[in-house]
Amino acid sequence: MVDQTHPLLRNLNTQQCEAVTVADGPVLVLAGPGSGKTRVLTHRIAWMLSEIQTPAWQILAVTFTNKAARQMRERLTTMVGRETALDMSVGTFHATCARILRREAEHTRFSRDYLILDADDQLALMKLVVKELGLDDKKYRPAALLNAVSQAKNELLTPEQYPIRTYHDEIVARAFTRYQAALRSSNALDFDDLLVEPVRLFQTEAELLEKYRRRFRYILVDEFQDTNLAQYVLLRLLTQEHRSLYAVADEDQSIYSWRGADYRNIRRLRQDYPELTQILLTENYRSTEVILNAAQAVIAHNPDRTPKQLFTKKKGGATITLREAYDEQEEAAFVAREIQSLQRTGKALNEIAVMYRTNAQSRALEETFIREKLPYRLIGGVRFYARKEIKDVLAYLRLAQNSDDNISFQRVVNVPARGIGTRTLATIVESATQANCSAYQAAQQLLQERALGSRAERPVQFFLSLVAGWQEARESMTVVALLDRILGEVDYQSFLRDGSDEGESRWENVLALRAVTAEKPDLTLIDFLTEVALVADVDDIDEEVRAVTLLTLHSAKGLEYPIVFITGLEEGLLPHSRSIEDSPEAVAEERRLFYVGITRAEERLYLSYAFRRGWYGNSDPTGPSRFLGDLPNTGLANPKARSNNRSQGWGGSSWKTAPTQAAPARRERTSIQPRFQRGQRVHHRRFGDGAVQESVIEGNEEIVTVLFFDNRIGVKQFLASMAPLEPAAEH
DNA sequence: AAGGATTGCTTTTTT
DNA sequence: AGCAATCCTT
Repeated sequence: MVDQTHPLLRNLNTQQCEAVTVADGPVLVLAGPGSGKTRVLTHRIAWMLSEIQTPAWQILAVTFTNKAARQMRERLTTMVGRETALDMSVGTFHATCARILRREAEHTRFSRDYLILDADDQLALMKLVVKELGLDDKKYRPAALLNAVSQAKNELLTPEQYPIRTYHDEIVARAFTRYQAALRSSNALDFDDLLVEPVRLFQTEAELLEKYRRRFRYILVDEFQDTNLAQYVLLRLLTQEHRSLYAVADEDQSIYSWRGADYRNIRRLRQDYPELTQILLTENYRSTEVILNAAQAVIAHNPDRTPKQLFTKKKGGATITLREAYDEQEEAAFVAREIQSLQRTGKALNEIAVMYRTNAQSRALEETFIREKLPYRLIGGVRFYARKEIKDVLAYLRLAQNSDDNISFQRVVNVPARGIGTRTLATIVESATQANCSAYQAAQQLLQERALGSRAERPVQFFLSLVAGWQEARESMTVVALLDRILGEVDYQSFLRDGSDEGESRWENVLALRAVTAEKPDLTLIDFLTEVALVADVDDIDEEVRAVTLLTLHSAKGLEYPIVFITGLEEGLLPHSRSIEDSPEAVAEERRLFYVGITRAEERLYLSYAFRRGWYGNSDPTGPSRFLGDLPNTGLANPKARSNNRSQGWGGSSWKTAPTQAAPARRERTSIQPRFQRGQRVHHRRFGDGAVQESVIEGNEEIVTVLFFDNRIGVKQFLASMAPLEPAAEH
C-alpha cells in the first residue's frame, strides 16, 4: 500500500497514486482526457528521482510537443530542484533523435552539421527529383510522391525494399531512391529520417545500442497512441533488455494516423511486453459532467475501442450551445458576440479558444474579430518559419553552415535578384548532377573552367564569395552578428522594404527572427537551425496573453480552456470529405478529432455549423455533421437545432445581424419554464409586432430574441419577466 | 533577365 | 477567392 499522504502524492486520486508509484518494468497507463496523464507522468519522474533515487541522467522523457517538454521541465524544477531536472532528457522524439544523430554522426553516412528539411524544403526537393526523372508532375504529383515516401520511411523501408506491384510503385521507388540521394548530397535529413536513422544506427551498431540502453535506462512516453512504427521500434530497441518503459496513452485521442501514427502500437506493446502492468485512469478533472457526457456519447459510436467509463466530480454544468448559422460570416459573428458577452460576465479572453478542422476556416473568424476589435491569437496556418522572407534568411544561414545545401542554394542564389537567371542556374544544376556534387561546388568548378556565360560570371563569383565569407565568419561570430552581416551584405532590407505595407511587415518578420537569435547568444548556428526546424506553433502559446486562441482541432491536443467553441461542424468538414471518401476508419478518426475538441472544454462548450459555406470562391449549402446526431439531448441548450431543419426562415437578411443572447457559464440548473418559443408571434408595446427567434433560460431569467417586422427596429433582446412583451393575437 | 498577365489549382490535419 | 506556377512581353 502506498502512503497517499506523501508530499508527492497529495492531491492525487487512488488511480493516479498507483500510476505514479507502480514498480519498475513495462507500464501502460490508459487514460481518458483530462485525467492528468501528463501530471502523472511528471509525478512519476519526480517520484523516481526523490524516492527511488534514480539518477537523473538515466531518465528519458518523450513528449509530443516542445511545449509539453518545457512545461514538464518547469514542473520538475519546482518539484525536485533545478540541477536534477536539467540533468535528465526531456523532449520530443524528433528533438531527441536529432541530438543523438549529431553526437553519433561519425557512425552515419552524413556529417555532424546536417540540416533538417521542413515540409516546404521536402516538397521543393521532390519537385527537383520529379524534374530530374523526367516525370509528368501532373500524373506524379510531388506531394503525393512525398507522402508515399514518408509512409515507406515510417514503416522503416529503404528505397530498395519498397514493394513494387504496379508501375506506379516502380515510379515511387525511383523517386524514393533519387530523393534519398538528393538528401544525402545536401547533407540533409527530413523529419522521417530523424526517426529512421537512429533505428538503423542501433540495428547495425550493437555497441552504440548498448551505450544508449545504459544511458536511457528509464524511458517514459507521453501520447503513446500517436507513435509511429519507427518510434515504436526505437523504443523497443532501447527498452527490450531493461524493460523499463512507461507509456501513457488514450486510444480515443489518436488523431495522427495520416502521419503514420499507429494506435496498434498499444497492441504491439502488450504482445512484446507480456508482463506489462496496465493502469486505467478514468476520473476526469477538467470538464463538467455535461461536457464529459457529450464527449462519451460521441466517442461511443466508434467500433473497435475499449469502452471506458469516465466520470467527473463536476456534476451538472452549463448546457452546451448548438448553433446553426447561415454562413461562415454569421457563424463568426455569433462566436464574436458570444465572446463579447462572456467578457462582460468577467471571462478573460485567454480562457477562450475557437477550434476548427482546417486552417482555412480561420479567415472568416479573423476578419470578424478584427472588425470587432477582439484580440485573437492564431496558432498554425502559415507558420512564422514558413514565411518566404524567413525562409530566405534561414537559407542564407544554412548556406553559412553548409554550402552544399542545394535547396537553400537554389532558393537564394538570385534573391535579391543579382543577375543569375534560370539559364545560368540550369547550367549549374546540370553540371552538379553530372559531377555528382553540390550546386555550390559545381558553380565553383564552372567558374574555374570559365564555362559560364560572360554575363553570369561576375554575379556567380560574387555570390560564391559571399557564402565563403559567411562560412569563415561563422566560427568566430554569434548567430546575431552573422545574421547582421548577411543582411547587410545582401542588402536584404532594401530588397524587402519596397514601400508597400506588405514589405514593411516582411521586414518586421525578419527583425523578429533577428530578435530570436539575439535572445540566444550562446547557441551555435547549427543548434539554432535545428531548434528552428523542430519548433511547432503551439510551442509558443503564451497563456498570459489576453487574447482568444484560434487553432485547429489537431493543434488543440493536450490543451484545455474554460470556454471552447468548435465551429464548422458540417458534413464534409468534420468529418472531412477526404476522410469520408477514404474509409470508415478515416471517419472514425474524424470522430476522435471531434472528441478531442469537446474534451478540451472545462466549463462551457459551443458548437456551431453553417447552412452554407464558401468553398473555392463559391458558397455551397452544407449539412450538419453526422456527429451532432450523437450528442445526448440532455445537456444541449437547444436540442432541435441539430436537425437539418431548413423550414424556419433562412434567407431573411435581418438574420445575418441577429444578435445572440448572452449565455454566461453558470453551474446551477435552470428552474423556470420559458414563456416564449421560436417562431412565435409577439407584440411589444414600443416596437410593435415581431417573431421570436430564440428564447433561452439563463440562470433564472428567460431571454427572448425578437425579430421585429419593422425593418428599422430589427432584432432586439429582452428579459421576458421585464419587457412589455406579449404573445400577439392570432390573425 | 525582370516584371506583368494569365492560368489553373487548391483545402485536411503537422512533428 | 487567392495564390503560385507559367507564360508573355519588354
